[in-house]
Amino acid sequence: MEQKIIDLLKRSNLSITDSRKKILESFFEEDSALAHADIEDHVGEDFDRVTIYRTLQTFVDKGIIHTIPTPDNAVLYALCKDSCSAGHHHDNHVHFICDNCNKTFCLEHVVVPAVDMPNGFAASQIDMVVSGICNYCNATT
Amino acid sequence: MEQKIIDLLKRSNLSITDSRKKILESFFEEDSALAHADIEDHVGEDFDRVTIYRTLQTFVDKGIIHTIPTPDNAVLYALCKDSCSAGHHHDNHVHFICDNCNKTFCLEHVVVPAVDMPNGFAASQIDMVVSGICNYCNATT
DNA sequence: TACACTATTGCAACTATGTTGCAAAATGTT
DNA sequence: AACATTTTGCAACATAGTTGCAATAGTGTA
Repeated sequence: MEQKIIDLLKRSNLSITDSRKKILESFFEEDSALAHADIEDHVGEDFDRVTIYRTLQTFVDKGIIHTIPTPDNAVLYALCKDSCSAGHHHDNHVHFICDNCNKTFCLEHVVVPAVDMPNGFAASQIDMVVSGICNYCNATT
Repeated sequence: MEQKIIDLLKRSNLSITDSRKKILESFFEEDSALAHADIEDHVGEDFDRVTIYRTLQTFVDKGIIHTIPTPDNAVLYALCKDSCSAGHHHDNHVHFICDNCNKTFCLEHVVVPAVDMPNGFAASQIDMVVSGICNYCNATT
């Protein structure tokens, strides 16, 4: 884990710092998307709010994580898969928010379907957020 | 216009107040979606920030307007069409954000396409936000 | 139209969220 | 180890949104 994180940081041309390691750790430990507050909870008192903001921004810039738009306008972050790199962001999968456990997941294998745009409109990016009940909640209730 | 607004308020079982009339007016005058700040600009100093927040919330509850999730997590509001009513919200159309003029539109006639969900996931609501260049900007540039 | 009842508004204070500048500390490089 | 460069923490600020409560305005009834 430690080594995986260090490698990822090196690959992204980022220096290895405690906060970056700890924050990345949060993402590897949770497979759902995280809000800024979740990360603050995870890293505890160890780092300043500002550091977390800046670190997340850095990760987004480097293509390590991506943001997820949610219907209630909370900012969520999730790990990008290998196909993402700085500048080139392949984020064409569907995001899923569970109404029961409130977790948000990247459905990596569900590609956003095409839509017919009206005349004159040119689409460059499509975000699709589905809400409902996730597989874990469906299995346990 | 005045009468149309009054009728709409009556139909929604809301009392007719100056702020509600003025705020609804903003929506009828702009055919794109509005942010809280846009509305504050439009109604000027006439009403308190808090009143605007509460009025928008009331309108959402009554199905007069709906919120639009945006990738940059700003809250936008737009008029609902007639098919929406309190509780029963038919908001299955695609939203479009223009990267050029930054306006957001409801593409009333573009229905959100179906997606195949992975096993175990049950979808109840789908939000689709497309960004690109709108018909007006494409025509003038 | 005047009255009473209810709903709405404005104010003040508060919480949460996010940003900026700058000095101190940690990192990477030689 | 020593230096140049990044990163961090602090303080202060900016914006967004919420809550309680008293004052005001709107609505139905006589």
